[in-house]
Amino acid sequence: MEELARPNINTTPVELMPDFQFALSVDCVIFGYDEGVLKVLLIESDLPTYKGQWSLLGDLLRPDEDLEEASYRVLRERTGLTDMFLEQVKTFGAVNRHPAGRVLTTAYIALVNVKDYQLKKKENALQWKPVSEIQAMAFDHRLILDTSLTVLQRKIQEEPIIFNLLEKKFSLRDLQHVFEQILGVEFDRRNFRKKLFTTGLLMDENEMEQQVRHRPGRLYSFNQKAYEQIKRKTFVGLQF
Amino acid sequence: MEELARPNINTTPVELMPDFQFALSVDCVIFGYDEGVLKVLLIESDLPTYKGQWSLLGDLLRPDEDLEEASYRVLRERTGLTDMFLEQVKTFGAVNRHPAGRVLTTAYIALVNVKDYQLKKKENALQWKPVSEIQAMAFDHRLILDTSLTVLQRKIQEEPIIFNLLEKKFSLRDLQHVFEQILGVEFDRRNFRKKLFTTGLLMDENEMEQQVRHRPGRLYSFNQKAYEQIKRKTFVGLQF
DNA sequence: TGATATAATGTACAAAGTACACAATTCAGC
DNA sequence: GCTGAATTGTGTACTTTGTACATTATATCA
Repeated sequence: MEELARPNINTTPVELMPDFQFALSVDCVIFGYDEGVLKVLLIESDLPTYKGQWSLLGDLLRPDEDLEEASYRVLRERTGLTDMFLEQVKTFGAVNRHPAGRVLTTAYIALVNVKDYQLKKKENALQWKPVSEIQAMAFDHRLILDTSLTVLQRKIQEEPIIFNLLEKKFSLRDLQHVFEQILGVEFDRRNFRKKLFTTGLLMDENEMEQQVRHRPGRLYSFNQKAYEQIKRKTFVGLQF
Repeated sequence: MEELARPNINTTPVELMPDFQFALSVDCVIFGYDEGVLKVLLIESDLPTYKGQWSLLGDLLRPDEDLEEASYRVLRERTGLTDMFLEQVKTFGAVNRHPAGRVLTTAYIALVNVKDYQLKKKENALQWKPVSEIQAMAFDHRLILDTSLTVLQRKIQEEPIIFNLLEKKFSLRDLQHVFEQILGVEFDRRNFRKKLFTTGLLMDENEMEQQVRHRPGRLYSFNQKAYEQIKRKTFVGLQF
Protein backbone atom coordinates (compact mmCIF):
# COMPACT_ATOMS: atom_id res chain seq x y z
CA MET A 1 0.00 0.00 0.00
CA GLU A 2 2.56 2.60 -1.09
CA GLU A 3 1.76 6.26 -1.44
CA LEU A 4 -1.88 6.14 -0.54
CA ALA A 5 -1.83 9.71 0.72
CA ARG A 6 -0.65 11.02 -2.64
CA PRO A 7 -3.28 13.10 -4.46
CA ASN A 8 -5.08 10.95 -6.97
CA ILE A 9 -6.42 12.20 -10.28
CA ASN A 10 -9.78 10.52 -9.87
CA THR A 11 -10.48 11.52 -6.32
CA THR A 12 -8.59 14.66 -5.40
CA PRO A 13 -8.43 18.10 -6.99
CA VAL A 14 -4.84 18.54 -8.18
CA GLU A 15 -2.92 20.96 -10.33
CA LEU A 16 -1.98 18.86 -13.30
CA MET A 17 0.31 21.14 -15.24
CA PRO A 18 3.52 19.22 -14.46
CA ASP A 19 1.81 16.03 -15.62
CA PHE A 20 1.00 17.21 -19.13
CA GLN A 21 4.21 15.94 -20.61
CA PHE A 22 3.14 13.18 -22.96
CA ALA A 23 2.48 13.18 -26.67
CA LEU A 24 -0.16 10.92 -28.18
CA SER A 25 -0.45 9.60 -31.68
CA VAL A 26 -2.78 7.35 -33.61
CA ASP A 27 -1.53 4.70 -36.01
CA CYS A 28 -3.84 3.15 -38.57
CA VAL A 29 -3.40 -0.43 -39.71
CA ILE A 30 -5.15 -0.14 -43.05
CA PHE A 31 -5.97 -3.54 -44.44
CA GLY A 32 -6.94 -4.14 -48.05
CA TYR A 33 -7.62 -7.25 -50.13
CA ASP A 34 -6.11 -7.06 -53.57
CA GLU A 35 -5.80 -9.79 -56.19
CA GLY A 36 -6.23 -12.54 -53.69
CA VAL A 37 -3.73 -11.16 -51.19
CA LEU A 38 -4.20 -9.41 -47.83
CA LYS A 39 -2.23 -6.18 -47.86
CA VAL A 40 -1.56 -3.28 -45.53
CA LEU A 41 -0.90 0.32 -46.50
CA LEU A 42 2.54 1.49 -45.35
CA ILE A 43 4.81 4.49 -45.77
CA GLU A 44 8.60 4.83 -45.76
CA SER A 45 10.00 6.59 -42.73
CA ASP A 46 12.52 9.41 -43.00
CA LEU A 47 13.45 9.49 -39.35
CA PRO A 48 17.21 8.97 -38.96
CA THR A 49 16.63 6.03 -36.62
CA TYR A 50 14.37 4.21 -39.06
CA LYS A 51 15.48 5.60 -42.44
CA GLY A 52 13.93 3.61 -45.25
CA GLN A 53 11.95 1.30 -43.01
CA TRP A 54 8.23 0.83 -43.38
CA SER A 55 5.88 2.46 -40.96
CA LEU A 56 2.13 2.56 -40.35
CA LEU A 57 0.17 5.66 -41.23
CA GLY A 58 -0.22 7.81 -38.19
CA ASP A 59 -0.07 11.29 -36.82
CA LEU A 60 0.01 13.21 -33.58
CA LEU A 61 -3.21 13.76 -31.72
CA ARG A 62 -4.20 17.41 -31.63
CA PRO A 63 -5.19 19.13 -28.38
CA ASP A 64 -8.77 19.70 -29.50
CA GLU A 65 -9.32 16.34 -31.13
CA ASP A 66 -10.92 13.11 -29.93
CA LEU A 67 -8.91 9.95 -30.50
CA GLU A 68 -11.53 8.64 -32.91
CA GLU A 69 -11.49 11.89 -34.84
CA ALA A 70 -7.73 11.76 -35.18
CA SER A 71 -7.81 8.28 -36.67
CA TYR A 72 -10.52 9.32 -39.14
CA ARG A 73 -8.45 12.33 -40.07
CA VAL A 74 -5.36 10.25 -40.77
CA LEU A 75 -7.41 7.93 -42.96
CA ARG A 76 -8.99 10.81 -44.83
CA GLU A 77 -5.74 12.71 -45.33
CA ARG A 78 -3.86 9.67 -46.51
CA THR A 79 -6.36 7.78 -48.58
CA GLY A 80 -9.04 10.33 -49.39
CA LEU A 81 -11.57 7.80 -48.08
CA THR A 82 -14.33 8.50 -45.60
CA ASP A 83 -16.88 6.18 -44.07
CA MET A 84 -14.57 3.18 -43.91
CA PHE A 85 -14.65 0.62 -41.11
CA LEU A 86 -12.39 1.81 -38.31
CA GLU A 87 -11.98 0.40 -34.84
CA GLN A 88 -9.59 0.88 -31.94
CA VAL A 89 -7.26 -2.04 -31.24
CA LYS A 90 -4.92 -1.17 -28.43
CA THR A 91 -2.68 1.53 -27.01
CA PHE A 92 1.06 0.95 -27.00
CA GLY A 93 2.90 2.70 -24.24
CA ALA A 94 6.42 1.39 -23.86
CA VAL A 95 8.67 4.11 -22.51
CA ASN A 96 11.18 4.16 -25.34
CA ARG A 97 8.96 3.34 -28.26
CA HIS A 98 9.57 6.67 -30.03
CA PRO A 99 12.95 8.39 -30.43
CA ALA A 100 11.47 11.91 -30.15
CA GLY A 101 10.32 11.43 -26.59
CA ARG A 102 7.47 9.91 -24.63
CA VAL A 103 4.92 9.28 -27.37
CA LEU A 104 2.19 6.75 -26.77
CA THR A 105 0.15 5.56 -29.70
CA THR A 106 -3.32 4.16 -30.09
CA ALA A 107 -3.66 1.68 -32.95
CA TYR A 108 -6.73 1.49 -35.14
CA ILE A 109 -7.69 -1.14 -37.68
CA ALA A 110 -9.24 0.08 -40.91
CA LEU A 111 -10.75 -2.12 -43.59
CA VAL A 112 -10.92 -0.59 -47.04
CA ASN A 113 -11.79 -1.71 -50.51
CA VAL A 114 -8.62 -1.09 -52.48
CA LYS A 115 -10.68 -0.54 -55.63
CA ASP A 116 -12.12 2.60 -53.99
CA TYR A 117 -8.63 3.88 -53.45
CA GLN A 118 -6.10 4.65 -56.13
CA LEU A 119 -2.63 5.59 -54.96
CA LYS A 120 -1.76 9.17 -55.85
CA LYS A 121 1.49 9.58 -57.73
CA LYS A 122 2.66 12.30 -55.35
CA GLU A 123 2.43 9.85 -52.52
CA ASN A 124 4.92 7.39 -53.94
CA ALA A 125 6.26 6.68 -50.48
CA LEU A 126 2.93 4.96 -49.79
CA GLN A 127 2.64 1.33 -50.75
CA TRP A 128 0.29 -1.62 -50.36
CA LYS A 129 2.45 -4.39 -48.96
CA PRO A 130 1.32 -8.03 -48.73
CA VAL A 131 1.08 -8.80 -45.03
CA SER A 132 2.91 -12.09 -45.48
CA GLU A 133 5.97 -10.38 -46.98
CA ILE A 134 6.52 -7.74 -44.34
CA GLN A 135 9.72 -8.09 -42.36
CA ALA A 136 11.13 -5.44 -40.06
CA MET A 137 9.24 -2.20 -39.51
CA ALA A 138 10.00 1.14 -37.89
CA PHE A 139 9.28 1.78 -34.18
CA ASP A 140 7.17 -0.96 -32.59
CA HIS A 141 5.03 -1.12 -35.69
CA ARG A 142 5.72 -4.76 -36.31
CA LEU A 143 4.24 -5.53 -32.90
CA ILE A 144 1.27 -3.27 -33.65
CA LEU A 145 0.71 -5.01 -36.97
CA ASP A 146 0.88 -8.48 -35.44
CA THR A 147 -1.50 -7.51 -32.66
CA SER A 148 -3.89 -5.96 -35.16
CA LEU A 149 -3.84 -9.02 -37.37
CA THR A 150 -4.73 -11.24 -34.42
CA VAL A 151 -7.58 -8.92 -33.51
CA LEU A 152 -8.74 -8.90 -37.13
CA GLN A 153 -8.74 -12.69 -37.23
CA ARG A 154 -10.93 -12.81 -34.17
CA LYS A 155 -13.28 -10.08 -35.28
CA ILE A 156 -14.07 -11.43 -38.73
CA GLN A 157 -15.26 -14.62 -37.05
CA GLU A 158 -17.53 -12.72 -34.69
CA GLU A 159 -18.97 -9.94 -36.82
CA PRO A 160 -19.59 -9.58 -40.54
CA ILE A 161 -17.02 -6.84 -41.05
CA ILE A 162 -15.13 -8.67 -43.77
CA PHE A 163 -17.43 -7.24 -46.42
CA ASN A 164 -15.67 -3.92 -45.95
CA LEU A 165 -12.71 -5.40 -47.79
CA LEU A 166 -14.74 -6.29 -50.87
CA GLU A 167 -16.68 -4.32 -53.43
CA LYS A 168 -20.37 -3.90 -52.87
CA LYS A 169 -21.10 -6.85 -55.15
CA PHE A 170 -18.87 -9.86 -54.81
CA SER A 171 -18.71 -13.53 -55.70
CA LEU A 172 -18.66 -16.27 -53.14
CA ARG A 173 -15.22 -17.22 -54.36
CA ASP A 174 -13.89 -13.79 -53.45
CA LEU A 175 -15.56 -13.93 -50.07
CA GLN A 176 -14.11 -17.34 -49.31
CA HIS A 177 -10.64 -16.26 -50.42
CA VAL A 178 -10.60 -13.22 -48.14
CA PHE A 179 -11.50 -15.38 -45.18
CA GLU A 180 -8.82 -17.88 -46.12
CA GLN A 181 -6.18 -15.19 -46.57
CA ILE A 182 -6.85 -13.61 -43.21
CA LEU A 183 -7.33 -16.77 -41.19
CA GLY A 184 -4.64 -18.80 -42.92
CA VAL A 185 -6.86 -21.84 -43.36
CA GLU A 186 -8.76 -23.38 -46.26
CA PHE A 187 -12.46 -24.08 -46.29
CA ASP A 188 -14.42 -26.66 -48.23
CA ARG A 189 -16.22 -24.70 -50.91
CA ARG A 190 -19.56 -26.44 -50.58
CA ASN A 191 -19.65 -26.18 -46.81
CA PHE A 192 -18.57 -22.56 -46.95
CA ARG A 193 -21.44 -21.70 -49.29
CA LYS A 194 -23.91 -23.60 -47.17
CA LYS A 195 -22.77 -21.81 -44.02
CA LEU A 196 -22.87 -18.38 -45.57
CA PHE A 197 -26.30 -18.89 -47.11
CA THR A 198 -27.76 -20.02 -43.81
CA THR A 199 -26.59 -16.82 -42.10
CA GLY A 200 -29.16 -14.98 -44.19
CA LEU A 201 -26.72 -12.11 -44.64
CA LEU A 202 -26.16 -12.49 -48.37
CA MET A 203 -28.43 -10.71 -50.80
CA ASP A 204 -28.57 -12.15 -54.30
CA GLU A 205 -27.90 -9.34 -56.74
CA ASN A 206 -29.10 -11.40 -59.72
CA GLU A 207 -25.95 -10.49 -61.57
CA MET A 208 -22.98 -12.47 -62.78
CA GLU A 209 -19.27 -11.80 -62.72
CA GLN A 210 -17.94 -10.07 -65.86
CA GLN A 211 -14.73 -10.63 -67.76
CA VAL A 212 -13.58 -13.74 -66.02
CA ARG A 213 -12.00 -16.49 -68.05
CA HIS A 214 -14.24 -19.21 -66.71
CA ARG A 215 -17.87 -19.80 -65.87
CA PRO A 216 -18.98 -16.61 -64.07
CA GLY A 217 -20.38 -16.80 -60.58
CA ARG A 218 -23.37 -15.03 -59.12
CA LEU A 219 -22.82 -11.76 -57.32
CA TYR A 220 -24.05 -11.10 -53.80
CA SER A 221 -24.06 -8.15 -51.44
CA PHE A 222 -24.06 -7.87 -47.66
CA ASN A 223 -27.60 -7.52 -46.31
CA GLN A 224 -27.16 -4.88 -43.63
CA LYS A 225 -30.84 -4.82 -42.66
CA ALA A 226 -30.95 -8.55 -42.09
CA TYR A 227 -27.90 -8.21 -39.87
CA GLU A 228 -29.41 -5.44 -37.77
CA GLN A 229 -32.31 -7.74 -36.95
CA ILE A 230 -30.21 -10.81 -36.27
CA LYS A 231 -27.53 -9.27 -34.11
CA ARG A 232 -29.74 -8.59 -31.12
CA LYS A 233 -29.76 -12.28 -30.31
CA THR A 234 -26.26 -12.33 -28.90
CA PHE A 235 -24.66 -15.69 -28.92
CA VAL A 236 -23.65 -17.30 -25.64
CA GLY A 237 -21.42 -20.34 -25.48
CA LEU A 238 -18.08 -21.48 -24.21
CA GLN A 239 -15.42 -22.37 -26.66
CA PHE A 240 -12.10 -22.67 -25.03
CA MET B 1 -5.86 15.16 -49.06
CA GLU B 2 -5.35 18.00 -46.62
CA GLU B 3 -2.01 18.96 -45.21
CA LEU B 4 0.09 16.25 -46.78
CA ALA B 5 3.17 18.43 -46.64
CA ARG B 6 2.93 18.79 -42.87
CA PRO B 7 5.73 17.01 -40.99
CA ASN B 8 4.54 13.65 -39.78
CA ILE B 9 5.62 11.98 -36.61
CA ASN B 10 6.22 8.62 -38.23
CA THR B 11 8.12 9.79 -41.25
CA THR B 12 9.77 13.12 -40.60
CA PRO B 13 12.16 14.29 -37.90
CA VAL B 14 10.27 16.97 -35.96
CA GLU B 15 10.73 18.90 -32.77
CA LEU B 16 7.95 17.60 -30.60
CA MET B 17 8.16 19.83 -27.56
CA PRO B 18 4.97 21.77 -28.30
CA ASP B 19 3.13 18.45 -28.72
CA PHE B 20 3.84 17.12 -25.26
CA GLN B 21 0.76 18.58 -23.71
CA PHE B 22 -1.32 15.59 -22.77
CA ALA B 23 -1.72 13.75 -19.52
CA LEU B 24 -2.37 10.02 -19.46
CA SER B 25 -3.97 7.92 -16.80
CA VAL B 26 -4.87 4.29 -16.31
CA ASP B 27 -8.17 3.20 -14.82
CA CYS B 28 -8.66 -0.31 -13.50
CA VAL B 29 -12.01 -2.03 -13.65
CA ILE B 30 -11.47 -4.50 -10.84
CA PHE B 31 -14.04 -7.26 -10.95
CA GLY B 32 -14.71 -9.61 -8.08
CA TYR B 33 -17.25 -12.34 -7.44
CA ASP B 34 -18.62 -12.29 -3.93
CA GLU B 35 -21.53 -14.24 -2.45
CA GLY B 36 -23.01 -14.98 -5.82
CA VAL B 37 -22.78 -11.42 -7.11
CA LEU B 38 -20.45 -9.77 -9.62
CA LYS B 39 -18.92 -6.69 -8.07
CA VAL B 40 -16.50 -3.97 -9.00
CA LEU B 41 -14.14 -2.08 -6.70
CA LEU B 42 -14.89 1.66 -6.64
CA ILE B 43 -13.81 4.74 -4.76
CA GLU B 44 -15.62 7.95 -3.90
CA SER B 45 -14.38 10.99 -5.74
CA ASP B 46 -13.54 14.26 -3.98
CA LEU B 47 -13.29 16.36 -7.11
CA PRO B 48 -15.73 19.28 -6.92
CA THR B 49 -17.31 18.28 -10.23
CA TYR B 50 -18.00 14.73 -9.09
CA LYS B 51 -18.18 15.08 -5.30
CA GLY B 52 -19.46 11.89 -3.74
CA GLN B 53 -19.80 9.99 -7.00
CA TRP B 54 -18.18 6.65 -7.57
CA SER B 55 -15.07 6.37 -9.66
CA LEU B 56 -12.81 3.62 -10.90
CA LEU B 57 -9.37 3.16 -9.36
CA GLY B 58 -6.84 4.94 -11.46
CA ASP B 59 -3.83 7.16 -11.43
CA LEU B 60 -1.68 9.29 -13.67
CA LEU B 61 0.91 7.62 -15.81
CA ARG B 62 4.42 8.56 -14.77
CA PRO B 63 7.01 9.71 -17.30
CA ASP B 64 9.25 6.70 -16.81
CA GLU B 65 6.51 4.10 -16.64
CA ASP B 66 5.03 1.72 -19.20
CA LEU B 67 1.25 1.67 -19.42
CA GLU B 68 1.18 -1.92 -18.19
CA GLU B 69 3.41 -1.07 -15.26
CA ALA B 70 1.15 1.79 -14.26
CA SER B 71 -1.92 -0.43 -14.16
CA TYR B 72 -0.06 -3.01 -12.06
CA ARG B 73 1.04 -0.26 -9.73
CA VAL B 74 -2.51 1.00 -9.23
CA LEU B 75 -3.68 -2.51 -8.46
CA ARG B 76 -0.84 -3.11 -6.05
CA GLU B 77 -1.21 0.23 -4.25
CA ARG B 78 -4.95 -0.08 -3.89
CA THR B 79 -5.50 -3.72 -3.19
CA GLY B 80 -2.13 -5.01 -2.08
CA LEU B 81 -2.51 -7.75 -4.65
CA THR B 82 0.07 -8.78 -7.22
CA ASP B 83 -0.09 -11.39 -9.94
CA MET B 84 -3.73 -10.84 -10.73
CA PHE B 85 -5.20 -11.14 -14.21
CA LEU B 86 -4.93 -7.76 -15.89
CA GLU B 87 -5.63 -6.84 -19.49
CA GLN B 88 -5.98 -3.67 -21.49
CA VAL B 89 -9.48 -2.88 -22.74
CA LYS B 90 -9.54 0.43 -24.53
CA THR B 91 -8.32 4.01 -24.40
CA PHE B 92 -10.87 6.75 -23.88
CA GLY B 93 -9.91 10.05 -25.41
CA ALA B 94 -12.86 12.42 -25.52
CA VAL B 95 -11.63 16.01 -25.34
CA ASN B 96 -13.54 17.06 -22.24
CA ARG B 97 -13.58 13.83 -20.30
CA HIS B 98 -11.55 15.24 -17.38
CA PRO B 99 -12.11 18.64 -15.72
CA ALA B 100 -8.41 19.15 -15.01
CA GLY B 101 -7.43 19.30 -18.68
CA ARG B 102 -6.72 16.98 -21.55
CA VAL B 103 -6.34 13.65 -19.79
CA LEU B 104 -6.74 10.46 -21.79
CA THR B 105 -7.18 7.22 -19.95
CA THR B 106 -6.45 3.62 -20.76
CA ALA B 107 -8.83 1.16 -19.12
CA TYR B 108 -7.70 -2.20 -17.81
CA ILE B 109 -9.80 -5.11 -16.62
CA ALA B 110 -8.60 -6.94 -13.52
CA LEU B 111 -10.07 -10.16 -12.16
CA VAL B 112 -9.43 -10.82 -8.50
CA ASN B 113 -10.54 -13.28 -5.89
CA VAL B 114 -12.20 -11.13 -3.24
CA LYS B 115 -11.23 -13.66 -0.59
CA ASP B 116 -7.59 -12.78 -1.23
CA TYR B 117 -8.38 -9.16 -0.57
CA GLN B 118 -9.73 -7.73 2.64
CA LEU B 119 -10.64 -4.03 2.61
CA LYS B 120 -8.43 -1.96 4.88
CA LYS B 121 -10.25 0.19 7.38
CA LYS B 122 -8.25 3.25 6.41
CA GLU B 123 -9.53 2.91 2.89
CA ASN B 124 -13.17 3.26 3.78
CA ALA B 125 -13.80 5.24 0.62
CA LEU B 126 -13.18 1.98 -1.26
CA GLN B 127 -16.11 -0.30 -1.78
CA TRP B 128 -17.13 -3.43 -3.64
CA LYS B 129 -20.31 -2.47 -5.50
CA PRO B 130 -22.56 -4.98 -7.23
CA VAL B 131 -22.31 -4.23 -10.93
CA SER B 132 -26.08 -4.45 -11.35
CA GLU B 133 -26.68 -1.71 -8.77
CA ILE B 134 -24.34 0.91 -10.10
CA GLN B 135 -26.02 4.04 -11.40
CA ALA B 136 -24.19 7.25 -12.28
CA MET B 137 -20.43 7.42 -11.99
CA ALA B 138 -17.82 10.17 -12.11
CA PHE B 139 -16.18 11.22 -15.40
CA ASP B 140 -16.90 8.82 -18.26
CA HIS B 141 -16.44 5.90 -15.89
CA ARG B 142 -19.89 4.53 -16.51
CA LEU B 143 -19.01 4.21 -20.20
CA ILE B 144 -15.71 2.60 -19.29
CA LEU B 145 -17.45 0.13 -16.99
CA ASP B 146 -20.05 -0.79 -19.61
CA THR B 147 -17.38 -1.27 -22.25
CA SER B 148 -15.29 -3.37 -19.89
CA LEU B 149 -18.23 -5.55 -18.97
CA THR B 150 -18.96 -6.26 -22.62
CA VAL B 151 -15.32 -7.15 -23.19
CA LEU B 152 -15.35 -9.37 -20.11
CA GLN B 153 -18.46 -11.17 -21.39
CA ARG B 154 -16.72 -11.90 -24.66
CA LYS B 155 -13.43 -12.93 -23.13
CA ILE B 156 -14.78 -15.43 -20.60
CA GLN B 157 -16.36 -17.28 -23.51
CA GLU B 158 -13.11 -17.41 -25.45
CA GLU B 159 -10.49 -18.03 -22.79
CA PRO B 160 -10.58 -19.69 -19.38
CA ILE B 161 -9.91 -16.51 -17.43
CA ILE B 162 -12.97 -16.80 -15.22
CA PHE B 163 -11.06 -18.96 -12.74
CA ASN B 164 -9.25 -15.81 -11.62
CA LEU B 165 -12.46 -14.77 -9.89
CA LEU B 166 -12.65 -17.94 -7.81
CA GLU B 167 -10.52 -19.49 -5.14
CA LYS B 168 -8.03 -22.10 -6.21
CA LYS B 169 -10.47 -24.88 -5.36
CA PHE B 170 -14.08 -24.33 -6.33
CA SER B 171 -17.29 -26.24 -6.80
CA LEU B 172 -19.02 -26.57 -10.14
CA ARG B 173 -21.95 -24.65 -8.68
CA ASP B 174 -19.72 -21.66 -8.01
CA LEU B 175 -18.23 -21.87 -11.46
CA GLN B 176 -21.63 -22.02 -13.11
CA HIS B 177 -22.91 -19.11 -11.03
CA VAL B 178 -20.03 -16.83 -12.00
CA PHE B 179 -20.67 -17.53 -15.66
CA GLU B 180 -24.37 -16.85 -15.19
CA GLN B 181 -23.75 -13.63 -13.27
CA ILE B 182 -21.44 -12.22 -15.89
CA LEU B 183 -23.32 -13.37 -18.97
CA GLY B 184 -26.79 -12.77 -17.59
CA VAL B 185 -28.09 -16.14 -18.75
CA GLU B 186 -28.86 -19.44 -17.04
CA PHE B 187 -27.38 -22.76 -18.00
CA ASP B 188 -28.77 -26.25 -17.54
CA ARG B 189 -26.74 -27.75 -14.74
CA ARG B 190 -26.19 -31.14 -16.34
CA ASN B 191 -25.19 -29.71 -19.71
CA PHE B 192 -22.89 -27.20 -18.05
CA ARG B 193 -21.10 -29.96 -16.17
CA LYS B 194 -20.80 -32.10 -19.26
CA LYS B 195 -19.38 -29.21 -21.26
CA LEU B 196 -16.84 -28.24 -18.61
CA PHE B 197 -15.66 -31.79 -18.09
CA THR B 198 -15.12 -32.34 -21.80
CA THR B 199 -12.84 -29.27 -21.96
CA GLY B 200 -10.36 -31.24 -19.89
CA LEU B 201 -9.48 -28.09 -17.95
CA LEU B 202 -10.83 -29.17 -14.57
CA MET B 203 -8.65 -31.04 -12.17
CA ASP B 204 -10.43 -33.07 -9.53
CA GLU B 205 -9.03 -32.10 -6.14
CA ASN B 206 -10.63 -35.09 -4.41
CA GLU B 207 -12.03 -32.82 -1.77
CA MET B 208 -15.52 -31.77 -0.82
CA GLU B 209 -17.05 -28.44 0.12
CA GLN B 210 -17.05 -27.69 3.84
CA GLN B 211 -19.67 -26.03 5.97
CA VAL B 212 -22.46 -25.93 3.47
CA ARG B 213 -25.95 -26.71 4.65
CA HIS B 214 -26.64 -29.25 1.95
CA ARG B 215 -24.94 -32.15 0.26
CA PRO B 216 -21.37 -30.94 -0.38
CA GLY B 217 -20.04 -30.85 -3.91
CA ARG B 218 -16.66 -31.94 -5.18
CA LEU B 219 -13.93 -29.34 -5.50
CA TYR B 220 -11.99 -28.75 -8.71
CA SER B 221 -9.13 -26.53 -9.80
CA PHE B 222 -8.15 -25.06 -13.15
CA ASN B 223 -5.63 -27.25 -14.94
CA GLN B 224 -3.20 -24.71 -16.35
CA LYS B 225 -0.91 -27.29 -17.92
CA ALA B 226 -3.75 -28.92 -19.83
CA TYR B 227 -4.74 -25.50 -21.13
CA GLU B 228 -1.24 -24.68 -22.34
CA GLN B 229 -1.32 -27.79 -24.49
CA ILE B 230 -4.83 -27.29 -25.82
CA LYS B 231 -4.65 -23.64 -26.70
CA ARG B 232 -2.33 -24.04 -29.62
CA LYS B 233 -5.11 -25.49 -31.70
CA THR B 234 -6.83 -22.20 -32.34
CA PHE B 235 -10.43 -22.51 -33.22
CA VAL B 236 -11.66 -21.28 -36.60
CA GLY B 237 -15.34 -20.85 -37.35
CA LEU B 238 -17.84 -18.21 -38.27
CA GLN B 239 -20.54 -17.35 -35.83
CA PHE B 240 -22.29 -14.20 -36.75
C1' DT C 1 -14.14 -27.90 -80.83
C1' DG C 2 -11.40 -29.14 -77.19
C1' DA C 3 -8.88 -27.63 -72.99
C1' DT C 4 -9.09 -25.06 -68.88
C1' DA C 5 -11.07 -22.98 -65.09
C1' DT C 6 -14.57 -22.51 -61.98
C1' DA C 7 -19.80 -22.63 -60.75
C1' DA C 8 -23.46 -25.04 -58.73
C1' DT C 9 -25.39 -28.65 -56.15
C1' DG C 10 -26.69 -32.94 -52.15
C1' DT C 11 -26.07 -36.69 -49.07
C1' DA C 12 -24.29 -39.58 -45.42
C1' DC C 13 -21.95 -39.44 -41.20
C1' DA C 14 -19.97 -37.42 -36.96
C1' DA C 15 -19.94 -34.16 -33.37
C1' DA C 16 -21.98 -30.94 -30.44
C1' DG C 17 -25.86 -28.80 -28.23
C1' DT C 18 -30.35 -29.17 -25.81
C1' DA C 19 -34.12 -30.75 -23.01
C1' DC C 20 -35.30 -33.18 -19.32
C1' DA C 21 -36.08 -36.50 -14.07
C1' DC C 22 -34.73 -39.06 -10.19
C1' DA C 23 -32.09 -41.00 -6.45
C1' DA C 24 -28.45 -39.71 -2.97
C1' DT C 25 -26.23 -36.84 0.62
C1' DT C 26 -25.68 -33.46 4.04
C1' DC C 27 -27.39 -30.20 7.62
C1' DA C 28 -30.90 -28.00 10.55
C1' DG C 29 -34.63 -28.19 13.37
C1' DC C 30 -37.73 -30.56 15.83
C1' DG D 1 -33.45 -40.14 15.03
C1' DC D 2 -36.83 -38.39 11.74
C1' DT D 3 -38.29 -34.96 8.43
C1' DG D 4 -37.64 -31.19 5.31
C1' DA D 5 -34.72 -28.29 2.67
C1' DA D 6 -31.11 -27.73 -0.36
C1' DT D 7 -28.16 -29.37 -3.57
C1' DT D 8 -25.20 -33.13 -5.75
C1' DG D 9 -24.52 -36.46 -9.24
C1' DT D 10 -25.83 -38.92 -13.28
C1' DG D 11 -27.82 -40.56 -18.69
C1' DT D 12 -30.56 -40.67 -22.76
C1' DA D 13 -33.16 -39.25 -26.79
C1' DC D 14 -33.47 -35.72 -29.99
C1' DT D 15 -32.00 -31.74 -32.74
C1' DT D 16 -28.70 -28.99 -34.80
C1' DT D 17 -24.41 -28.15 -36.72
C1' DG D 18 -20.18 -29.47 -38.86
C1' DT D 19 -17.56 -32.34 -42.15
C1' DA D 20 -16.17 -35.12 -45.97
C1' DC D 21 -16.71 -35.78 -50.52
C1' DA D 22 -17.82 -35.98 -56.72
C1' DT D 23 -20.35 -34.76 -60.74
C1' DT D 24 -22.34 -31.94 -64.18
C1' DA D 25 -22.72 -27.21 -66.16
C1' DT D 26 -21.00 -22.90 -68.26
C1' DA D 27 -17.94 -19.53 -69.75
C1' DT D 28 -13.36 -18.16 -72.09
C1' DC D 29 -9.34 -19.05 -74.80
C1' DA D 30 -6.56 -21.09 -78.24
